[in-house]
Amino acid sequence: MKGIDQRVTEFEHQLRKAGLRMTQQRRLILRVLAEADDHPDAKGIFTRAFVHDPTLSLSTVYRTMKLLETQGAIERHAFEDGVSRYEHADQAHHDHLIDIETGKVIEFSSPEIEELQAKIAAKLGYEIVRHKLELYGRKLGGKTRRRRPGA
Amino acid sequence: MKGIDQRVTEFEHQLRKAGLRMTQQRRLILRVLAEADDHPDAKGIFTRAFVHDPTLSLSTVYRTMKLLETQGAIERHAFEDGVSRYEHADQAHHDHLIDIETGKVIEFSSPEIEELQAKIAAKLGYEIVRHKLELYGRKLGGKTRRRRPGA
DNA sequence: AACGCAGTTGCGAATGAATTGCGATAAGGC
DNA sequence: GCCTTATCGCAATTCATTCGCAACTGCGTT
Repeated sequence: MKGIDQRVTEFEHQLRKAGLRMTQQRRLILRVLAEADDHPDAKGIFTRAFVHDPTLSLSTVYRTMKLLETQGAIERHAFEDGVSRYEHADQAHHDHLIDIETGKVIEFSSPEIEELQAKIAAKLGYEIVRHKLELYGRKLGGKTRRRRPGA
Repeated sequence: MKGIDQRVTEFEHQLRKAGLRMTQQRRLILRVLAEADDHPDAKGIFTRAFVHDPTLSLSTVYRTMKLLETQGAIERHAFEDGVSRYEHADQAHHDHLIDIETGKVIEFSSPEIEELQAKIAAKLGYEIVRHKLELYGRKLGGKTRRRRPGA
C-alpha cells in the first residue's frame, strides 16, 4: 500500500499545478480518506475529520470531495442508500458487491466481465467511458463457508 | 407487446387483492407509464399525466411510483443524473447503456455477464439477489455507423 | 341507489443531501 | 513579512422526495 504521506504530497503537487492550494482542511480530509478502508459518505468523513479539527465545516467536506473527484483523486459511488459515498482512487479499478443484510461493501474485479461489456457496447455502436456494476446479495449458507486451509 | 388496457386491468386485480383501490390517478399514471418508451422521472410522468388531468398532483405521482415499485409493477433506476427514473417491469430483465452525450438510454441483456456475476458472487460466498449494471459510453465513429440492410 | 369507512388525494410544509453567497481568513509566490 | 486571491465557515438556498392533514372517493354493503 502506498504511504499516506506520500499520497498527500503527490496530491499537493497536483494542486499546485492547477493553481490551487494545499490547505489544512484538505490535508486532513485526504488523510481521513486514505485511512478509511470502507466507503464513507460526506457526513462520515466530516465526523472523522472533525475529531482532529473542530473548526472544520461540512460544506468544506462537500467542496473538497467535489474537488478531489474532478482531480481524479477519489471515486464517488451512489449505492442504493441514496447518499454519495467515496473512496480514494489510487487502486486498480474494481466493482462492488453489497451485502443487503449488513450493508458491507466487498470489492472485486473481473476482466472477463469488462471484456464482455466492451463487446456488447461495440455491438451497439458505443465505446464505454466508464461503467458501474453493483451486485446486491446475501451471504450463502446458514453457517459461514470456511475456506479449507490450503484452497 | 401486452395491451395497455390489459395491463391496467391486471394491476387492478393485484391492487384489489391487497385491499387497495384503483383510482383515476393510478389508472392515468399507469397509462402514461405503459405508453412511455423511455425512462421518465417523476416530474416527467407528472407532466405527461397532467395534460389529461390538471388536478393531479406531483405528490400523488411520487406516492404511486412507490406503490407500483413495491407491487413489482415498475422498476426504479438511479442513473447518474441524480433523479429516480422509472420503467414498467413486464418485460425481461435487462441492463442499460447510457449515452453520455445525449443521455439516451439503451437497453441490453447479456446472459454471459449474468453468469459471470453469479460465479464471482459464489466465489465470495454470496448469492446475488439483484444487480445493477450501467455502461456509460459515447457513440463510436464520427459518422453514425449504419447497419447493412441485412445484418 | 344511498351509506359508510378506510384508502387516497391535493396542498403546503418538512426533510435531507448538496450547493452557494459572502465576509473573514490564510496559503504561498514575491 | 506582504499582498493577492484561493479557500473557509456559516447561514441561507436549492432540489428531489416525503409527510401531515383535512377533504374526497372507491367500492363492498345494506
